[in-house]
Amino acid sequence: MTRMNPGVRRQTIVEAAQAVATRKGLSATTVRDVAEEMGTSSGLIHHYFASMDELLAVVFAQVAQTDLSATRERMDLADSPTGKLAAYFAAWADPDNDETFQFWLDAWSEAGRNDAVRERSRDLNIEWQSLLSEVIRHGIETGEFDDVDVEATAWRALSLLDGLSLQVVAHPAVIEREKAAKWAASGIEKDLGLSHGALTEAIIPA
Amino acid sequence: MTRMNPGVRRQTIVEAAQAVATRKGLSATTVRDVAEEMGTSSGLIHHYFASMDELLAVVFAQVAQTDLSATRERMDLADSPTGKLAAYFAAWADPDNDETFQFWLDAWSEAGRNDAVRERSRDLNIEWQSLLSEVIRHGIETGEFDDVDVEATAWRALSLLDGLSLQVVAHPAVIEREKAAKWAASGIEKDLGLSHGALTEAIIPA
DNA sequence: TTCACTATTGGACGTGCGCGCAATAGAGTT
DNA sequence: AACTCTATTGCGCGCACGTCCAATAGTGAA
Repeated sequence: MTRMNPGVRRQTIVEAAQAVATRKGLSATTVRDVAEEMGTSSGLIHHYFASMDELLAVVFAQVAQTDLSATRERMDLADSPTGKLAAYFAAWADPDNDETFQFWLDAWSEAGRNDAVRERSRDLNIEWQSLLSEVIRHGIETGEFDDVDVEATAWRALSLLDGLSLQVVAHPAVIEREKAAKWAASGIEKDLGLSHGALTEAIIPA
Repeated sequence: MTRMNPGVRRQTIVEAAQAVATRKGLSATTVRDVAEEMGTSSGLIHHYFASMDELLAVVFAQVAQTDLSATRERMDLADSPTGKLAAYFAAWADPDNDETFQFWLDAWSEAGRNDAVRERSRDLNIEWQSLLSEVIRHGIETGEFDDVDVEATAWRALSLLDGLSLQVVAHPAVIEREKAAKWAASGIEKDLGLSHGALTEAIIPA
């Protein structure tokens, strides 16, 4: 196959692995799968990654980090806490996230047995919760939100969204996507003392 | 090894497989693992189960069904909707459930790629949600709960509990168990218009 | 054009997997 | 005590896995 410079090839491998893992699951992704996806030999992969575990860890980290960064950027476009929260919510509700969420399901399952995955998953979850905590704290300061328990409310919102995504992604057609979004919005609005629709009307274009 | 009658041996195999799967995860459980756990030869397993997939499906079904039945029984001990909901909540909060919940994490991860697992997981999730729907509907009739959207509130409660369990089980020490329980109770009480503490004070002994 | 460097190849190696099967042994019946 | 039935054994088969390594081939510098 065409010879590439190391940086490009490394990223090519990660992307090929991501594509395979999206189809088959992280733990079921093999060296030979990734090589075939790239159209190269399998030996090449170990020229860039010491082990398959290392490659899969990089794939998960990159997928999750990309998602988190994208959400941060959408939130930055809004000024008010309500607007930022609506941006967070809109990013969550985006159907494009289903593939990413499958990675989360895989990670949570693996976390019980794989130390590296557990730490990465845990740290990223905490970052997501912090994102919510900050905006909630800010909203309380401006008076847009009720004076709620910040930590509790942030974990509740994150857990509610995770739990609903789980149903939508793992069991398609059990809950229609629009209903899940509506129910999530109502719950979070109520928890923060926002008026009905506050979270879905203050939409920031993607 | 000692010769057993078929019914007993079959159940022995399922229990051994469950023990292994609890340690290593459903998808990482092998024929040889289960045989070693029982102290028998590996060939024996295929005398009772046509394939390893079939055995693992039975294990998951049994674990999940046992959990659901136990919760139903605890709820039946209470009379009022609030009492039943408190029983449901207490069953959820029981630390013994952590092992079972790991099976759920495995199942949700597998559901995306394995049709049999997805269907079983989906059906059981719907049963859990129905359990909540019934008690909420009943509570609205008696006037104990606000006149909420039953379907929405039941899915929100289930998702909130799943999302919080996920953090407790997959990332130990990120959320203390007691806090998760407190936050879950507050959220559900608020959603149903119950007074603070209604869900945790009406405790039915296990 | 030559040369050094290294990206890439392709297959070998050992391991562990699900599964199948002929041989063995224990329990119940006659 | 002889016999039948089948629970149980223990190993072999083919396959897929991660890893490794000597051989090959492109590319940029001299």
